[in-house]
Amino acid sequence: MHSMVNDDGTMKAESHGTAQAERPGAATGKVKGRPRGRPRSFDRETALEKALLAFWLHGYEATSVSDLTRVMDIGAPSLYAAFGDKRSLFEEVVQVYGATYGSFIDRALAEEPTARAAVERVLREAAAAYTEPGHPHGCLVVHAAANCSTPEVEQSLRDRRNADIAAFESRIRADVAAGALPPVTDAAALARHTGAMIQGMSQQARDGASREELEAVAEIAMSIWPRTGTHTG
Amino acid sequence: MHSMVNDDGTMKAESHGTAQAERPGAATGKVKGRPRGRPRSFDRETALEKALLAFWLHGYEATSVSDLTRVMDIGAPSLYAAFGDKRSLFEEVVQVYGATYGSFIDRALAEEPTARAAVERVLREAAAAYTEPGHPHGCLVVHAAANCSTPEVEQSLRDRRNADIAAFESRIRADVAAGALPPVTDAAALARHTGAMIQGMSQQARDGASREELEAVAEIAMSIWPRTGTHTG
DNA sequence: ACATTTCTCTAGTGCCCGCTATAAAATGCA
DNA sequence: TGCATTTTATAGCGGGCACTAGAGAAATGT
Repeated sequence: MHSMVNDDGTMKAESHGTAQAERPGAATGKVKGRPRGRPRSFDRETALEKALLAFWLHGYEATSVSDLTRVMDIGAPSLYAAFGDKRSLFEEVVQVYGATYGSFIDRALAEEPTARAAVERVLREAAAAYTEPGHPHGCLVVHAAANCSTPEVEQSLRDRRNADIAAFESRIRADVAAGALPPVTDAAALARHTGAMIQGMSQQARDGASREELEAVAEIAMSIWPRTGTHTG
Repeated sequence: MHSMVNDDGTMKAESHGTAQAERPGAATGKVKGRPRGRPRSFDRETALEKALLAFWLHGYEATSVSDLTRVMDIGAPSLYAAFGDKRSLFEEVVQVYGATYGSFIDRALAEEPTARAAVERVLREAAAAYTEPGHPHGCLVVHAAANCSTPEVEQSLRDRRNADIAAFESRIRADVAAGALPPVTDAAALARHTGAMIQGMSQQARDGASREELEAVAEIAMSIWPRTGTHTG
């Protein structure tokens, strides 16, 4: 019972492709032609984006499968065939979110020359991203699994939040080592302060704060950093 | 149907006393002796505190009535008779929370001589309160109605959060008017920054930050304020 | 043509949700 | 001892939840 191997010894397909490599006949060697059976009647990426917006707006728990099938405009069996269960769909949504709406953090850390510049850019871009029209306000990773009765889901987003703070900390440590920040700098506390600012700004965005208001908050928050270079007071 | 008046013309009791004045025979003039019928078999305040802890830990939506009756150790009909419905119980819980665990904000604003001292005390006490053993971490008002599918409940806590920020702002404005802060001070932004810090620290507490870590964050956050008095930096 | 594969549609499954009807139990008052 | 009043425990209401069985529909292969 319940095996992954069929009666004839072949493997079961596990069709719902986990995000990328949407079934180009990988194992068989075939690459070109259409799959085999009846083609899907909806665009998977489009449906995924609709699911993303629903989860972003209402959170994991409060978004029912019935809500999802309505906004994705597909039937429940199609959803389960294409994405697995609700939790798998959410995990895929989080992955897509991190690679698109949430990518500004990694990008700033990678591209800016100093930790301070990276954090300044992160806070400024957060103010814009969290209040952008056309999608829900705030950060999905911060809010979508709050008060979740599935502990694994809540923990998975918690891990993402703490990973961002760890990334801030290591970036700050690098600057301290390079002499761009004073040796007495408390990198962990500075990183956690940055994380708290981002999460607080996200909550503020959900509570109605405008982009300009969040930018003012970000500017105030940046005044904790040691002064370097020019400045207009 | 569904009237507040019984067949004999008398009024229905609507017994579940809304928080205070637990039925001392108000209308009849009687004050001393026991009510009339079968006495309640549980302590209302104790049960309310248990409900508070459950809502604090899991949030409004994820705490089911079945959860509540279990932790309060009463049957569902007793819960409904004593507290109304789930939403009324939650509102009463929020009120109790604000008068106890959450009262440190109002107290600091009322007792400290300056806005800066008040905010400093608020942040320091938040670091302690949000990580205190014996109850869930973080702030109930910040988290318990996140992703709530009952908009009124979500809005009611949002209003409380924004009211706190408004209180910060007016306290800061008072200091500006009194000359304790520079005239160019952006009171709204400073207040919102404080709100974001509190909410961010609350999220950090939920994500596992310790009291010491939050105190370090609070200390960093306080460095945005114009320097007054002595300082060892 | 015909079997094979895969997706879609209908219509559910069992479970838990918030909530309540009912009657028994426990009190005060006559 | 009744009788009125209130709370209790039992048991269940309709409804929404995540999820799926089964049959038909639409593409492929040979």
